[in-house]
Amino acid sequence: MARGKIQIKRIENATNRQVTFSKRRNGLFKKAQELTVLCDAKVSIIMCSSTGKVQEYVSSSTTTKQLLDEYQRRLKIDLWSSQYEKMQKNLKNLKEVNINLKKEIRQRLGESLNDLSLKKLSDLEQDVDNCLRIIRERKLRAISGQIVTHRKKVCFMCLIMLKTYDSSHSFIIINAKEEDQHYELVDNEGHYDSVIRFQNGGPGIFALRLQPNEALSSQWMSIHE
Amino acid sequence: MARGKIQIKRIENATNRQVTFSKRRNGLFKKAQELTVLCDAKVSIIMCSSTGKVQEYVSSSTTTKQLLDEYQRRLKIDLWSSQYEKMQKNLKNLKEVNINLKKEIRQRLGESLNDLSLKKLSDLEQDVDNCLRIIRERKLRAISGQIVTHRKKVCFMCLIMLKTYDSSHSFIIINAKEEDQHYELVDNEGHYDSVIRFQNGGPGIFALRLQPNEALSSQWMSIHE
DNA sequence: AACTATTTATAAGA
DNA sequence: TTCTTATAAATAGTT
Repeated sequence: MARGKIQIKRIENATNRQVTFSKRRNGLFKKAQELTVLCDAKVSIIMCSSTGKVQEYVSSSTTTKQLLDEYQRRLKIDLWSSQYEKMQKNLKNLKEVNINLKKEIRQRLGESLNDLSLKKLSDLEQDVDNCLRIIRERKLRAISGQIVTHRKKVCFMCLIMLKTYDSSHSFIIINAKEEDQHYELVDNEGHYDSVIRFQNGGPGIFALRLQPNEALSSQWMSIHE
Repeated sequence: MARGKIQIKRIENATNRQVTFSKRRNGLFKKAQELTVLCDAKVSIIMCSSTGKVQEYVSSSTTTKQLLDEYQRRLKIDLWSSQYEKMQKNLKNLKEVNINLKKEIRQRLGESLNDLSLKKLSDLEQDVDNCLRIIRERKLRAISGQIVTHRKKVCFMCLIMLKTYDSSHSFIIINAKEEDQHYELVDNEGHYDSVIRFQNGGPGIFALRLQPNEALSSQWMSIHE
């Protein structure tokens, strides 16, 4: 527009283009500013140059966000509704996953078993059973405070040898099979003291105390007790 | 700028202001267009006049939304995050809950137990043990094909009475305490046949078969077998 | 909306 | 990048 007319087409010389961009950007912003003041208008200009730089102008009476909000409000459009929808979809998915996870937990808590097939029930049982062993093994390790390097399960029920039955004392004296490496831990109603004693106390002599009246008891105890 | 210089301040005459707005808006859009072509840039102009009308220009190579998205991306800002804050919070919460649920499941699978205290480990054990009982009970019901209306746990270990020890047959013959309503199911290594027989076969006479050599066995069997 | 005198923007050069 | 300046373009006030 000076020192010669130019064609409005891409400036091939990169330096020239950059210089022109800079000059005209300033001109545009100045014009926008004048328009803002003269006409009491609100203007937002956002531009990305070919080099990727971002420049913006916004009338001093407002902000880019405010103006864009007003723009969308007045035109009754929502440029980001799709984003919003995506988010909602995401939310919905997460909720579903959540419900399924909770269901799985409930099933592992023994609830909501009604809709399981016998096969699934069996699988779940195996699974939970296995888990219980792992937890107990871990607990044993925690209790004994030592790292047991090989798998060691203590089985009271299955690997005992009946030694003596002393009815007068209501004791069954049993002897854990010491030489067997494959111990199995059977449900002991949470009374692990005896287990500890077994591990520490050596030769695995235990007694089942029978109640005087009923000759019945669920309590295992060490013979050393 | 022609026929006399003007002060850059609000034009008080409404008509004048509107005319100037119109002229300068066109000028601004033309400049934006020239900038777009000459400098290979992307420009978005949004303006709201004082009368509330909305006008916009956007370079033909893009859209207002695209350019605004790029603008936010490049400046690493999110103008509308506050709008979706609740949703994002929700999303974040759900994700956290999900992670915790998954962790709980892993722990119930016997994984990720390292960070649990002994107390928590014990609680978890109790919990999983209880669950196993419930599942097994449910499985029993499913197998027998009948709905057991009251809670019924069968305890072999804890409520047995030693009747006879027949060493020649390697059998311990035991008698389940029939009158006791509170049965307890002890880990039976998955051999439920005997349990079923117990339920069907009546008077709860069982035997622990001892292996000939070792006088040891993990297998419970009905005396009717 | 068109005209045009004048101001403003800016292309090319330094 | 900034300054200069001749010239193109924009536009204020008028019609």
